[in-house]
Parts: sequence; structure tokens; C-alpha cells
Amino acid sequence: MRELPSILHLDMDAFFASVEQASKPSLRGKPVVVGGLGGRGVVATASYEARVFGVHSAMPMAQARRRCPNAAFLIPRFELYRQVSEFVMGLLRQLSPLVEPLSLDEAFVDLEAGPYGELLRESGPVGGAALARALSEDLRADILAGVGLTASVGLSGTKFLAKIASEQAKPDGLVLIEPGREREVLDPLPVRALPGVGPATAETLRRFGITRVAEVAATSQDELVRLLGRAHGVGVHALALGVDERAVVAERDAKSVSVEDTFEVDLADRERIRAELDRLAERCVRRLRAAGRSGRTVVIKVRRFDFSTLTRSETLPAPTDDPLVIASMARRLLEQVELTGGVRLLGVGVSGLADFTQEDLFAQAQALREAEEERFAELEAEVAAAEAAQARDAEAARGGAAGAETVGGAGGGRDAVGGARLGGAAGAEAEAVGRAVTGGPDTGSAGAGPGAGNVRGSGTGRPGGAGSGDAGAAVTGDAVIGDAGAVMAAVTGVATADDEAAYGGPAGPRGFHPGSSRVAGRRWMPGQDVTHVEYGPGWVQGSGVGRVTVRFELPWAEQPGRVRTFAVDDPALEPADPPTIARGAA
DNA sequence: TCTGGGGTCCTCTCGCGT
DNA sequence: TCTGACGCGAGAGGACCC
Repeated sequence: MRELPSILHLDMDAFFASVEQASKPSLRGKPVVVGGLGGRGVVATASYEARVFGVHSAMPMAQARRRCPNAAFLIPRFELYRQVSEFVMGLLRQLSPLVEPLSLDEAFVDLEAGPYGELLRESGPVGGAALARALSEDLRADILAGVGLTASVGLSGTKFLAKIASEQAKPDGLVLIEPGREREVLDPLPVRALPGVGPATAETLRRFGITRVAEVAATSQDELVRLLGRAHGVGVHALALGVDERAVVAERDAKSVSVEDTFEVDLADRERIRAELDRLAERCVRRLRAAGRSGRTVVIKVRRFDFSTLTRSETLPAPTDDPLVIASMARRLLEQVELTGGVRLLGVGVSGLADFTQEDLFAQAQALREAEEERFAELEAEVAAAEAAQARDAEAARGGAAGAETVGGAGGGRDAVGGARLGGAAGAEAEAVGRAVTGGPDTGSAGAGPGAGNVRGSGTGRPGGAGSGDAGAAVTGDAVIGDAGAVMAAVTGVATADDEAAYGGPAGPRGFHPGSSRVAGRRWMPGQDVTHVEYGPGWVQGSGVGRVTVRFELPWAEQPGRVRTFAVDDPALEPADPPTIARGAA
């Protein structure tokens, strides 16, 4: 514990929503909600105006719409947030080289490691605290002047207390906790204020009669270890006593890279699931390579229709960034997972990261790749054979009770492959349902009557699973933002928080076949940046029934810009890069 | 009525080698 | 030769954070 409150924690207020308000003058002072706009989206950030209505982070978007129907619901624009974040981090680095970013909108700074370190120490406890406070106020003023955003700052002698202080400072404030006052500040707080205490740990503690930090501090470490496990128990106990020896660390290597997508409609067709998995593997490798890394362990994540989540992983003898190796491993892992009932989310990740140059491990990677290609080909052949057999079984099952018995007998002989282990008539039927909804090549190869298969499939399958390919991408314009009657359309369909998807514009959103239900092939998302040949830069307020409404305005404008409506396929309207917000160099 | 995405860290279990 | 203890790494899942 240091003598001076020289650890600074900066937290931008309602960051995503505030950036949107700063870059869109017409939204200032209005409720703004940023997040996934699809049926399964959640709120990433709500402006303080929206929070008044009970909207908060991680809330399902549908619930947020019910609570605050007049808010502007926007897709995230990560490129813009990164731009603003870089400006702010630049200001922090002027205070000290020791800056530890926690996310785009949050960071720790060790002021003693910077140009003011010596002065801070020489000034003593009282003068040092005053200097730290003055530096923080200057910082907040610079952020406001530079990007038009408010930030909250906490100052203390440990990271944990600096973070507590910034939370108490919100919004737009500064709180300094002098070393020595830790217990006084911490004791009355709920246990959830302690980092690492989430809903599950809080419930465990509550069952033991512990709800406040003071009660954690009064409990013996042994008792906490018994309740929470070794690492957690020791950590929580120390924090409750105000003890936090963690240093501010500027550089931190990523330990894993992963991508995942939640689908608007559960996927039921195995072929489709494989195709999505391939796409995710490709995206994952792109990120891995962009970071100049490779990895040894490939992990897939599957969230099923009932929200149960499972992972499967496998470790290679050497790191790789080969897309074929990673995709084929992911496919193999997928074969271990029971997919009946539908898949809500798929993910692919790589951990056990290493830095290496392609040349160093070229030979090794080549050998790995060849082995994987061989195993992959075998697997494909096995799966194809099993699926053909299964489709025949399904057809036999349709023949009635006698047929079902035959299926049961035949099924027992193929227990090495996924669905076959269901065995018996039930298994055959389940597979028939999955297959029939898409009427893909498997249905054909089985020689089943396509008509009979489809009728049976749609009749027996879950409503969500059937027709998983194209459903749900319909564009509707409904909600209204109360600004001069401008329409803020609610666009249903997929809008994941993925950077690429967010800027995709007309590009294919996740989880849908391109062009499925879109108007004239173009797709405009609320909040998206656009430019018009005649009117210049603007942003999409909403779209629906073949029209798109655009507001033409720029950051820092005194007055809201004008609104115009165009046909969705108006050639004069194009997706654009986000505007620049930062004024002057950091 | 629902429950995102991208991470980190920890715990538990199991198989394997010594 | 068999058995148990132990350490270790892999794999799976849970909790948590922003």
C-alpha cells in the first residue's frame, strides 16, 4: 500500500452511448441505447437518459424497447469508439508511461511512474494528493475539450480502491480515497463491490450470512477458502481488508483468441452448422494472424436451444495458424456434440498462443496440415456414409411400426457416428426432422420422397428449428423517436456486436443467407454512417418498407441536422466511414 | 420475457508416467 | 509384479469482467 493516492482509474461515462450523442447532435439529451438490434440482442450501453427508464447493460434488447420505446436504438460503431479511445489513452500516456487499459473506456494509470512522479513524492501526503487531484481535473477537462465526453476518475493508493473511487465519482466526477481510509470506505459496501464477487459468489456468501464487505473482512481467511476455494477465498479476503498489491501493468499478452455468433433462429441442419463453424474458424484465424500469433489448443463452443453451453477442445503438439488445420479440428470436435434440438450459438477459439514466424515452423505446420487433411477426408467419408444410411433408416421408419423395428436393429451397428447413437425409431425420426427442414443433398441421396420428408419434418420439428435458413430477416419500421417526428426504425434481424458485422452495411449479416428478406438487396442499420452524393455525410435513423431515413449532421454541430428519406436502393446513398470526433492532437 | 461477445482465471476430473 | 501416492497436463465447465 503506497502512501500517496497516485493510482488513477479512469472510466468514461456510458461510453458507447456518449460517443453516439457526441457524434450525433440530434441525440444529445435524449435516451440512447447501443447494442445488438436483433431479436436476441442485448444492451451494450444505455445513456443516462435511458437509464432513468430502467434500461441497463446486458438487458435483453426487447425488454429495453418495452421500457423505453422512445429511445434511439443504435448498432455499435467500434471503429469510432476505438478512435475516441486512442485519443483518451494518448492523454493518459502524457501523465505516465504506465497505462493499463482494461477496455476501450477504462484504464489504470500509475502517476508515480510518470513525469510528475518525483514532484508527487516530494510534495508529501497532503501536497501529493492535491497534485494528483489537479492532474485528474486537467485530464477530465482535456477529454471534454477533445472529444466532448465526460469521464469519471478515481484516485487512491491501490488499483481496487481507485476503481471503487471512480465508481463513486460517476457520472462526471472525481473521488480521491486517501490511504488509511480504506476500511472506512469499504466496510459499508455490498459484497458485490469486491472484484471477483459476482452473482454466484454473492449468493454463496449470502447463504452464510455475509452481505457487506465488513462481514467478509471479519470472516477468517480459512472460512472463506472453505466457502469459495483457495485462490478466490484468499483474494476476496485481502480485498475486503483493503489489501491489493497488484501493480499497474502496461503490456499484457492475449492468452486466447475467439469468435462466436448467436443465430437469430436456432440452427438445426448439421450441414448448415458445419458451414457456420467453418466461417467462424476462418474469422478466428484472420484475427489470430492479424495479431501475429499462432495457437496450440482449438476450442469450440456450442450453446444449444435450451441455453445449455458446452465446450470441446483439443491440443496440438505444436502451435498453428493454418486455417485448414483449425477448421478441420473444429469440425472434428463438433462431431462429439449432440446437436438435436438446435444450436443457438457457435464459437471457435484458439488458446495456448505463441509467437513464431511462419518460416520457423513451416515444415512442422506442413506435416500437421497433411495429417489433418487425411483425417478430415476420412471423417467426411464416414459422416457421408453414416448420413446416407441414416436417411435410409428414416425412410424405413416412415413405413410404420415394422419399419421402425428394422431401423432399431440397423442403427446399433453404427454407434461411432453422432445421431446413430440415438438408435431405434426415435433416433431415426429425430434425424429425419433435422434433415427434412432444408431438403439438402442428404435428403436426395437417401432416395426419400422429398414431399413426404418435408411434410414430416416441418410437422415434427421445433417451430424455431424449421426453416432456419431464411427466417427472421424481415425489416420492419416501427418505434419512433420524439424528435420532429423523425422515425427511428426498429430493424429486426441480426446485428451482432461484431466489428465486421456492425460496419457491414449491405454485406451479409451473421446467420442469414444473403438477400433473404432484404429490400432490394440493401440493408441499412440504425446508427450506421452513410454519405449522400448531394447531401454529404449522415447517419441512418431508420429504414423499412423500401425507405431509409437519414439525418445529415456532423459532430460538434450546434443544431441537429436535417432529415431526408430515400429509397433503400437509391444509388446516391452509400455506406461510409465514421466521422472524426477528436479535436486537436492528444 | 429473456439471456451478446471476447476475454481471463479458477476448479475439478481424468489419464499418464514415475 | 502389483499398488498407491503424487505431479502434471489436458479437457471441461463455471464464474466473472467490461
